[in-house]
Formats: sequence, structure tokens, C-alpha cells
Amino acid sequence: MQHILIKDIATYLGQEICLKGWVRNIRQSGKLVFIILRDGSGEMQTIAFKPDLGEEAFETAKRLSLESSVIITGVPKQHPKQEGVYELDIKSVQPVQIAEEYPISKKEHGPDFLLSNRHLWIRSPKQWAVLRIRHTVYYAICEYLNDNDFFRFDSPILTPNACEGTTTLFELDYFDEGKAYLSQSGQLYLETGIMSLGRVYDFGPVFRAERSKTRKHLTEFWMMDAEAAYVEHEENMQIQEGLIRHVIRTVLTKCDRELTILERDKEALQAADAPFKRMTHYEAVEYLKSKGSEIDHGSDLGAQDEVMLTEGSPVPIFIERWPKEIKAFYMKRDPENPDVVLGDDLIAPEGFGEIIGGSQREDDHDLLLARMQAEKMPIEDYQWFLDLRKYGSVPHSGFGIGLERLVTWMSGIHHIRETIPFPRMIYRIYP
RNA sequence: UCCGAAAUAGCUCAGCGGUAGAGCGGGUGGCUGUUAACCACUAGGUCGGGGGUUCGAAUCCCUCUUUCGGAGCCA
Repeated sequence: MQHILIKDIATYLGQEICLKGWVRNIRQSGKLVFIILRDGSGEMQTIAFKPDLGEEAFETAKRLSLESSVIITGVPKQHPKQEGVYELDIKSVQPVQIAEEYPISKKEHGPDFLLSNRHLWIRSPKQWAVLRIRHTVYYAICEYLNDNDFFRFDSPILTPNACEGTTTLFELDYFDEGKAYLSQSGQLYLETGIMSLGRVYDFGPVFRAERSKTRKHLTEFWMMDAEAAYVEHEENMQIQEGLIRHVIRTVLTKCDRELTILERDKEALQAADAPFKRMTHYEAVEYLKSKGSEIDHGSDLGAQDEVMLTEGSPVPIFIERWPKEIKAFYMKRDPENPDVVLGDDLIAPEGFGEIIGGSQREDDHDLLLARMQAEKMPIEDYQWFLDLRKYGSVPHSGFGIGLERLVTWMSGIHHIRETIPFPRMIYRIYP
């Protein structure tokens, strides 16, 4: 008997086939048992009818519990009541394992319970949909970069020093070499890669020991960092915009069903695939003050400010040219205004907040060194980084995308913890 | 780290000083078209831990623990 996936069921109507999966739900009605089977690719209703199956096989079907694994053979057909929906008349039922009482019921649950049962929760329809969108976003990002001459250049996860400050690093002992840290960004290493390959990116887990406790933060999350030689501020933003718009289009095309399951507003996503808005940090602050925000010109945007800025804007907004005091040491100063740096943050619409941070990098050795000394960084640890400005330095730019933030926006879900299989947060590391 | 809320059946919650409750889930039975199916019956509890007030505490007070929501920081 041919084993097929539920997603391909429409091409096998009228033929006897075999499905292998798990019982999503089971309902009985006298001589009928309705088994909703899911197999990873999708789900469908299968029907056991006592007179067709016989006493023994029918009893086997009745005994299936939620999430029991089962192999079912039968003949798929059009659903008698619902156009375009298929169901399967069962010929045989072979339980693989009868599940114990499944803890996740069909009714509502609280977040604590669901997170403690994350290993089971991922089977639920919405979690299934979000994880498939995550896969598609990941795929779309790599696809765009590969098509635009970026090479994958994996940066190390174990690092001897900090990229931006040391207070938020997870620390560990590294044999006889002293302390090592889990990387919070591969950016500095990527800057070495462009001098060899021209354009590079990495994509992997990064770690921040921030005691953040919001719906936008994880202590372990996946970041894509891209870096390109001879790319300056303006082109850097064009690449970011092209990438995000490619992700939106790919998700809309490939994840229509997932978006439906999540009740995502697809029109809002579609509307974001248009030229992005741009504001300088100065303009943004002026605008926010006119709306009543307490923000001043020397400050970063608060969560409320981000929401206020994007209210009424269908497209993401670049905030560029930030005060140098509140941005990282490696950002290049604006030649037209030495008080600001050529950095850009991209704020997603619909209140989803910041999804990209990028900048043109400082390529002058002496300016970079002065900035590092001003921040009292241990210069000897960063000699390799300063070397890049001695041996053929070039203007270059890059940016980082938080995968989970982007997936949160694409999925339209409330909390970032649902966008990664096993979220790591300040008060949660199980399972 | 700061501010706020919560903890009662496997789960979601009600009860707020006088015998521990409901819905869902589980079990048993019924039903030929169910869609978080329905109907009947049934099992299931140290009311988060510790201390106090009271004739009497799930309920009031103190304390600890855990979790949730938000802020800051960031992606």
C-alpha cells in the first residue's frame, strides 16, 4: 500500500492509499467514528463505519485516544458537505502506539502550562503554523542573500570578548584560556569575511543575558547578520528593504494556509510590500514630541514611541542617522553631521517594533581606535578587528535581523516565545 | 532590576469567614454525518509552602516560592 502525505491527498481520490500520523481528534456517533488525522504535512478527517470495517477493527478505531500514533488505509473522496475538502473512508486501522491521556486539551490553557509542555504544544495547529512560517522566513532570507552574491560565513559562537559591552554576556570557563562568552552577534567576525569574499552573512543562535522580560525578548535567539564591502549607508538600506520585501512576498505565497490558521491579516502584510518610509532620528523625535511623547533628541525610542511612529503607516519605517552617543562604537559618523552616525533601525508596522539594526561601519583606523578608547574597551583583545583598518580598509556596511521578531510580525502573533521551538527566557529553560 | 497581578480537580476558572464547585479532559453507556459533536451516569482535591488571627480560614494578616503582564535594555 502506498504511503502518501495528507498534503497530496487530492491526487489520490478514489484510490486505496495509506496514511501514517497521529490522532488530532476523535468523535463517535453510533456506528461511525470520525478520526481527525494529522501527519505533519496537514490534517484530514477519516471515517470508520462499523458495517464496512467489522466488529473488531471498529472497536480498534474506537479505542484510539488523542495523539495516538496510527497507520490508516482507505480511500480518499470529496467531503459530502464541504467543497474542496477531502475525507477518507477507512479500510483498516493499525495503532502504532495508544497514547496516554494527553495533557493538552481542546479547550484553552494558560501560558505557564503550555510552556511547560512545549514539547507537546508544538503539535497544536497554531504552533505548527508558526513553525512552518519560521522555516519559510529562514529560507527566504537565505534565498535573497544567495541571489544577491552574499556568501555564508559562519561566525563563532564561543568568543573571547564582547561585541557590544560585557554586561549582557553568558560567561563560561574555556580550559586554561580563562573566560569565554557566548556570542551576542557575529558582526565583527563578518567584517573580516568581506575582505575575502566581498559579501557575507551568518545565521545562527546568539545569546543575551539581558534581564529582559517582555514579549519581544529571548535570551537565545537566531540572528542573521549580513555585511558587504564597498556598500555605503544608502545601499545598505536598499538591501535591507529588498530583503524584507522578499520575505513578505515569499510568506504570502508559500504560507497562505498557515496565515489562515493564525488568522493573520493578510492585507496588512501585502500592504507592507511597498517602498518603505524613512525618517532621521531627529525627525522621528520631532514627530513624536508633536504627538505628546516625552522623548528627547538624545534618547533611544521607547516601545510606546515605536508604536506611535508606525501608527497609520502600512509599511515599515527606517529610522536613520542616530545620535552617536546611543549607538555602538563601530558605526561610522555622518560626514555631514559629526554628531550622528550612519546607523539605521527598521521598525515594523502594526506595532511589532524593531526588526533590523544596521549601519555603515567606521573604516578609518584612528577614528575607530579613538572611539574604542573613549569607551574604555580592552584594545589588545580587538587588535584583529583594528587590523582590518590597516590592510586594505574599505567603506562597508551591514545589518542584523532577529529571526524571531520577523516571524512574530509575519505570523501576527502576540508573543515571541511561540516563534522558536524551545524558547529560552529569563525565568524559563525547561524543556 | 523596578512596577503590577496571580497561585483552588489533569486543564481553564468560580467561590472571598460557616460541609470543596462548574465547564472541559478521563471512565462507562447511548446515538449513521460528527466538526472544540451531543445526551446520561461516574471517578477525581493537604485550596502553592510555612507561620499567625479566629469558636471556625480556600477566604483575613505576615512571609517565602513560583508564574504571568508591563517598563528599561535590545534583534
